[in-house]
Amino acid sequence: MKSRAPRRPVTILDVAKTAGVSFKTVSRVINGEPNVRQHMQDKVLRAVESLGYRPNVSARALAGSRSFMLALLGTDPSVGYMSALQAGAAAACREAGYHLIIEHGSSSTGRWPKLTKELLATQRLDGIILAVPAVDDDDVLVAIERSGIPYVRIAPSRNPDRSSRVEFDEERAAAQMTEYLWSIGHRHIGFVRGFPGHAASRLRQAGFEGALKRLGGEIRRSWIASGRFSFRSGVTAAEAILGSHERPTAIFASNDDMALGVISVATRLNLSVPRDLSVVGMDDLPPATFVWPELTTVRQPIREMGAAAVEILTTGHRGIGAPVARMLDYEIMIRGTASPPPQQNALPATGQSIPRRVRRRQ
Amino acid sequence: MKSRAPRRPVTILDVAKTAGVSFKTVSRVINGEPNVRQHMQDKVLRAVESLGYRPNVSARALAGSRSFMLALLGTDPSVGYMSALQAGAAAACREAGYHLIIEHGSSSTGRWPKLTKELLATQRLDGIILAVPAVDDDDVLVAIERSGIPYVRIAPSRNPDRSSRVEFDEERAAAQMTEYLWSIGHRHIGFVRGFPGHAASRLRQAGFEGALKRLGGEIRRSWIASGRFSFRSGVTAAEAILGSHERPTAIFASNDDMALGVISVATRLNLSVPRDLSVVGMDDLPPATFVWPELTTVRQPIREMGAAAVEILTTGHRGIGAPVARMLDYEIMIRGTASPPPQQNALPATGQSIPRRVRRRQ
DNA sequence: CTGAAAGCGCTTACAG
DNA sequence: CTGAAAGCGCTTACAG
Repeated sequence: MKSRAPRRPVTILDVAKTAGVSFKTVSRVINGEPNVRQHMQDKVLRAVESLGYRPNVSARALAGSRSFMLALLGTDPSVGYMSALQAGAAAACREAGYHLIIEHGSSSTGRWPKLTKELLATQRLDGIILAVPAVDDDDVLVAIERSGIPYVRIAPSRNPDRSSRVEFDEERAAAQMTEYLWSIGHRHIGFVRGFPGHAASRLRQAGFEGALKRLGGEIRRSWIASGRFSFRSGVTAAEAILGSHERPTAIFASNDDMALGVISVATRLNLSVPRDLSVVGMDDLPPATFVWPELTTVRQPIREMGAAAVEILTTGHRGIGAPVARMLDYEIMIRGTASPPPQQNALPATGQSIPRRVRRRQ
Repeated sequence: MKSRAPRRPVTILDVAKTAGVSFKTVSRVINGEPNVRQHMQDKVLRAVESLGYRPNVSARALAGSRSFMLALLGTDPSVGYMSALQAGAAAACREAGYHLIIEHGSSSTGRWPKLTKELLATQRLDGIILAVPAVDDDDVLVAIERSGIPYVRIAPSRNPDRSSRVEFDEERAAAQMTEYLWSIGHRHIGFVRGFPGHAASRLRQAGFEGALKRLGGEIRRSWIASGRFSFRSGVTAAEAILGSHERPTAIFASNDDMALGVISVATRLNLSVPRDLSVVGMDDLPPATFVWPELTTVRQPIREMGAAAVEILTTGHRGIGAPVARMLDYEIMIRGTASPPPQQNALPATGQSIPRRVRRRQ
């Protein structure tokens, strides 16, 4: 930089001059419109690069039919969930030249339709990303559909094809965690259910029970307790499960917060984790490191889901047309809260080594 | 609404026609410029109200020198801190017709200057809000100052008058929490320090020690341990404090995450909280409810601080000119993890009632 | 396949 | 104290 004068930002006109084309051609290239010869496109791209051109979002929004503004609506089901979702979405937005408006909202589910309508009235949005609980609120869906704005649901409970969606295979992930516990010797495994009505709750339980059935294990009702994805509900659930005469050697809580509740009860009962009781969770959000040893859990691809939702809304047909579905990876995070059960009352330990990390790609 | 056709949004021209003034006058009123007669102003305001007019942000940004875009830079010092700060800032932004860009960033402190410069280069911002650790990074401050964009620091460590700032009285809050422990009978109180270098760490410790001195209590070095605001560091600190021959009857951890670490160690040592050991924290973020009974702590006005920062940047001189300082309220949240010590080895219980909540306004 | 014209909804100087 | 003109940086039809 030679001058210290406030640089005038480079505009489409500068790019056009440098590339030796009309500014309209530049606009076409920027917007990925068809009907531009390769030759011209190259020239434009080179000029964009050398000038460091970035289109002015305000001008595009004002002139065009797009606002380059996306909204994310939802509330934390687990501590840190929305933060992660948002981090992924925000990064993808910046990449694509979009801005993200965030509506963390209260958990009082009844307010979502009102909030959505207000947002729709005051902001011109190019797309909406829906997470729990808004994702399952029919009034919210209807309001958005009436507005005609494309939207993507994160892990919806019902009507999968009603809109584009992003999810991961909660059932297989839960099944695989169950298989892991089985593989290290557990035959008596308890389970803590999630928030009633959330798709995740149903799917995770189905994964757990399905795996146990396939493996020939026992599903004991007194070892399955209800929770609400909160620490406190994990406490209550653990008290129920560990209060029974016969207790399991492992408990699979269907999220991290509840797993921490289980561990807290175990500790209070003088059960050392994992020596006396293995405890595993699901999510791998910050609370997973709120215990020592750290929690063995399933890493849910939350950031990636946020990014994928943005991609659907900003590329190709931008969420218009046939719904798109994206299924993302998860990962079993083997850490410190699960180990072989105290008495090997099941299979003798095999020579089979336990991988440090079990990965699954799809 | 009579028609189902897509409503054309109401513009400044519509307001002008309805109010019977020129659109320029409307613009003046909207922007709070001087030199508009009360009479005209009323007419305009009435028209704005009845039409539900909302100025088009893109048009304002394009035509004017403002972008109506603010950025918030920082990383969680405690789980949920940035979420709360952001929630407060986002709400205030929406109120004021601004948008908020969030840069949660990694905690790897070295990346902040680069990130800031990139943001400055690609976005035209009207203001920047700095939280830890960016708030104490001199390279970040220099880069922003060079750009001329106004900024507000949240709880800065040094050079208070270098910029506008928002804070709360960490020292008095910590002192008051100490006084509370004293008031219910504790005379042997341990303390866990926060992240080295954060202003909050120093101030909270100063508050603790100052209060104890004023009350004539003993500050025992072996009961003061270092932490880093993380759960894990709380564990280590508690092991040091509770491992000593004589242990305190209460431990004041200078944030919630560390308080949880302390509680976890206490439980492992078969110390019931609060029966055998009282534990209190500071922040009142979501982890405060990750224990049962819930944590007695200081409610830091984090959301309010986010909102206050936005106000400084969007009203009056919009952060330009002499730095502004805002000092916000805190609140002592008396919950379940602190109770009188097991043996009243100090003052006899007085008839003095303990208020459910101690408030302090300033 | 490429370009010249009009306009998006405001604000910024500049007149009066 | 109030208004008419020009322009912000793009996209949208519309020509060729």
